[in-house]
Amino acid sequence: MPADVTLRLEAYLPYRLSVASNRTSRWVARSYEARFGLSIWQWRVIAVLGGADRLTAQALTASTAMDKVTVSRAVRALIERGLVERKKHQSDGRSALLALTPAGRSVYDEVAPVALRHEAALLDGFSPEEIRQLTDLLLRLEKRAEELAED
Amino acid sequence: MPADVTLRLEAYLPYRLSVASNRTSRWVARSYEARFGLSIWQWRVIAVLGGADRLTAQALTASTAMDKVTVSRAVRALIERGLVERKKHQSDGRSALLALTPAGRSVYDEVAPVALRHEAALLDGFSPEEIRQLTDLLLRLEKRAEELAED
DNA sequence: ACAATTTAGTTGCAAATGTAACTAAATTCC
DNA sequence: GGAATTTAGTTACATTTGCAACTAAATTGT
Repeated sequence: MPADVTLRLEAYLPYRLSVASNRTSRWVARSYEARFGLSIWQWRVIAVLGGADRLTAQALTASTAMDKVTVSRAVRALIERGLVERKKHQSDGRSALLALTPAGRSVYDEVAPVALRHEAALLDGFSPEEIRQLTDLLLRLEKRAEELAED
Repeated sequence: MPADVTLRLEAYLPYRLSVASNRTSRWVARSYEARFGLSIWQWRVIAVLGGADRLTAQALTASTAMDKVTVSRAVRALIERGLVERKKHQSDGRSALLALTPAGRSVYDEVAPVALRHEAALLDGFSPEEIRQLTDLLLRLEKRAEELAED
């Protein structure tokens, strides 16, 4: 059976998705690394903590789509740099509450606009409707992939 | 400046893209690994070689969006498994021509339909028009990210 | 024609990653 | 109320990755 007639890598969706994602995250990652010395994961943690008050690591893993080991490592590095602080959680001795320190907050205030400019630069040339569609399609795809992975 | 008002990670496009891509490629990768013992990169090389006659590693890097080190490693593993063969390139002593062996061809014939089923499963629930849009939007995004990375 | 540069591909090494095993606290369920 | 299980988070280890340095062949420029 001539499978090569129907399978073309360049039109294969998981491939396109991977290329698009790798290119954009590499670009974005380099910028965070160069300007702020932050890895993508550290940046994600900061982004979420910046919009919340204090969260457990567990809550961070849920809202960053990172796994708990990755969160743990990112948080440790951020604590070492003095950008995040850890406070005892009084009702649960296993977990601690995490929050930005003032230094962390000021990094956040500096990084967030840069992040938004990145996004704007990337989406320059896309109409609002297209952006809406893209986001929607990606969300549906994520959900689908998650369902499929369960089996 | 209250950056937290405007930056929400869950609506941040590079993040959505990364989550969507990681979920789908993780799912797909596990399947290739489990069924055929192929990494994503090995599979890409096979996919491209399956649709071509014989290519240099250079041509492979161009059409798989992998870098030359990754291609080199994938090709080496495939040669060791007897799925790919390397022939002298008579006009250029630096590079060699790569092609699927019969064994490689038969793996290709087996994997390609699985890959297409994966894609179909993933895209179940998407209309043809949506699929077209998604592919188009991803391609534009890739191109944009590449341009931006150059500076 | 030959020195300098570019291109193809590989190798080595440091850093990042994923997985599994682990500790400790909380919860469940007799 | 106490054993068994689940949950939070960290650590250890093996694998993968990414980058820079390298070899060797081809190309360029003089």
